[in-house]
Amino acid sequence: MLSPLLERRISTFKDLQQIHAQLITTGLIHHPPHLTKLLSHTLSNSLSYACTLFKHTHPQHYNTILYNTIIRGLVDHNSPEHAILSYVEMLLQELLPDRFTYPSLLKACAQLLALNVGKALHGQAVRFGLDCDLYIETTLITMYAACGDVNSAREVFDRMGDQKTRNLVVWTSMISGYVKNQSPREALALVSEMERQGQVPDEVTMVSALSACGDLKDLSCGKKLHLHIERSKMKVCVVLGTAIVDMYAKCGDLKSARQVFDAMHERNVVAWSAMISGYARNNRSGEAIKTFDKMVRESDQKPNEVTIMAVLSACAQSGNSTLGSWVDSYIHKARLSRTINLQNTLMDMYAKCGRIDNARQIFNYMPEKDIVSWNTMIAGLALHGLGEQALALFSQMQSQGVRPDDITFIGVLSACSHAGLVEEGRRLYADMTAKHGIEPKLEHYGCMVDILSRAGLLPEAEEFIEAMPMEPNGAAWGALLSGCRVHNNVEIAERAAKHLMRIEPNNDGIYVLLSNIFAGRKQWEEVKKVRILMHERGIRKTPGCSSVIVDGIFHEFIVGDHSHPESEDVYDYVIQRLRLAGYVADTSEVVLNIDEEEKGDSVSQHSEKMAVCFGLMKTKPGDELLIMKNLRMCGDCHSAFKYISKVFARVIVVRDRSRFHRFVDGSCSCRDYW
DNA sequence: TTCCCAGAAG
Repeated sequence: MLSPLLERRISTFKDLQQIHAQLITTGLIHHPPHLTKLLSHTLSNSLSYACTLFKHTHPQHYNTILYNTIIRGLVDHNSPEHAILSYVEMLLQELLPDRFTYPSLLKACAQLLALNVGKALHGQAVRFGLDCDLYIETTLITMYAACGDVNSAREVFDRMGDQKTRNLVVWTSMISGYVKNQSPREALALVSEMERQGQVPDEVTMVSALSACGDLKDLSCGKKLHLHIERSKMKVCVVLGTAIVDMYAKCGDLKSARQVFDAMHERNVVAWSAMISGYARNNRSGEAIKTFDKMVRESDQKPNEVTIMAVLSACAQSGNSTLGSWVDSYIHKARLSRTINLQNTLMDMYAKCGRIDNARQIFNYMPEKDIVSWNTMIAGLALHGLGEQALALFSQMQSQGVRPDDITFIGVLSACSHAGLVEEGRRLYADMTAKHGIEPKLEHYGCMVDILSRAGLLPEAEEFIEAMPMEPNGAAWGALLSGCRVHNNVEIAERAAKHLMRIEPNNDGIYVLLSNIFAGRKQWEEVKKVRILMHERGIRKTPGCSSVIVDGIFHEFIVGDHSHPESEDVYDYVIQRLRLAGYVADTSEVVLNIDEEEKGDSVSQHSEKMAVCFGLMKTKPGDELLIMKNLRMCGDCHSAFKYISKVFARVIVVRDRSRFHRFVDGSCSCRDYW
């Protein structure tokens, strides 16, 4: 019989202290079951108090059950190291572990990703004859899978089969193990297998199965599972609901994801984060930001690091530095810890929002940097055409003993390409394999083709593609085709376009580029052929779309957009001023009209021109303008922007599809090399 | 005592 003292409801720390004192005065504290019960009550309230209580227990009262209790408590309170240490202490006291000891210990190993400790514990469990315990076997599977050794997990699972002891939880552990180890196909195969063997998956199994469908982007499989969940009337708790939302989002079906999200009875921070990052991942930054706004305003859930990273990536995508800075200050206010990941994401956001100086500041002040920090900063500088700075950082990184990886080289090579550093690019490319032992991937080949093509070394670029050891992708041929546009090479362009049309038949950009190349040479018949081909294949040109931020608010302009009539008057005025300064419209890039209705496709109505005029009109003289464009800037707009920066004495920053242009006093940071 | 949801650089 336990003391009635311990049957009382304990709800405060004070209750615990009182009971502890009473157990001492009554001497019941020396009775191990009382002590154990008190310890487990204490653990659910305060870990440190429980540890104190444990330490002050007289050694003669220590027993296996007491140790099991403290070990389990430590694991539940995320102190796996202390749990393992307590176990060692237990062995030193010559107390033997039992079948309740190992599940907690194995869980601790899973948390620590300590495969070797886990293996040692497995060995001990075998020696103690405990390895055939269902709970221990289940946690062995979980531990091995968490530590990345899915084969050992499977061995444990398979051995259990011989004894016909696999229950639902065991199946689920193995399925989730596959999902955690990027083996979604094996996970789904095991779900089918368990059903064949007469086990019925439950809510927990479904969570892992949905996650596997998301990883595979297998919408039809995911839908089947969702239907099964509805038909079998499973209870859709937050976790299962979030798993469904996440599955739809990963499969790109944001509409279904949102429907499920809206129908959830309860939404925690994970559910919100899944919805927000789902939008962000699918390039729906506007909706990601709206959802974040709703979370902050309408829910009682506080954004955490994951939420913040998702919303920052949405800010980066849309160039929304206003919200980005707000989030930056939110991190301060909410006292979120500035982890390396979080700072890397902030840095990326600032770089992609045109605020490279802010990015650099974060980078410089980071107390600790990882490879991602260096890569992000190098890529950011590359994006801004600051090739020399990017290469300087690359040297600095190596002198600090940080080994570059394959992504670092994508950054430095793209820095060379944006800054026209051909020889440096060649040298880096050669060093990558020779000195750093990194085999070039598709992305690196793409960068090299880009470097050579932009520099006008088109035959060499073409040979480079032909010599690739793998099938070249669209990016490689696309870089060559863009180079052909800049350097007016029809022959190579036609070959590149042919390959591109095979690889990316629905990419409208190919047709537009090719047509521009023909137009540049006044080969109107060929332009017409491209137009017809495009029409036949049902491909429509993506409309140019630009936005300008005025007082923190986004204003969007689509090519030929007349929704801001006042900016048209300003437009005429601006062009007049530019003409006086010597600007002549360059119409060589006649963009093909798919049908005659699309009259908006003349250079004069390009979205970036309309956006800049709106910006000039709505901001104070001298204010810097930031313009974001979904496509690449055309030559005429580039030239017009140079004039505008001089005539109106404005700094204009443009983020186009591939990089930043900074126009100051009649010239551009890209030095007309883009 | 065992199983489950969100996550960065290209």
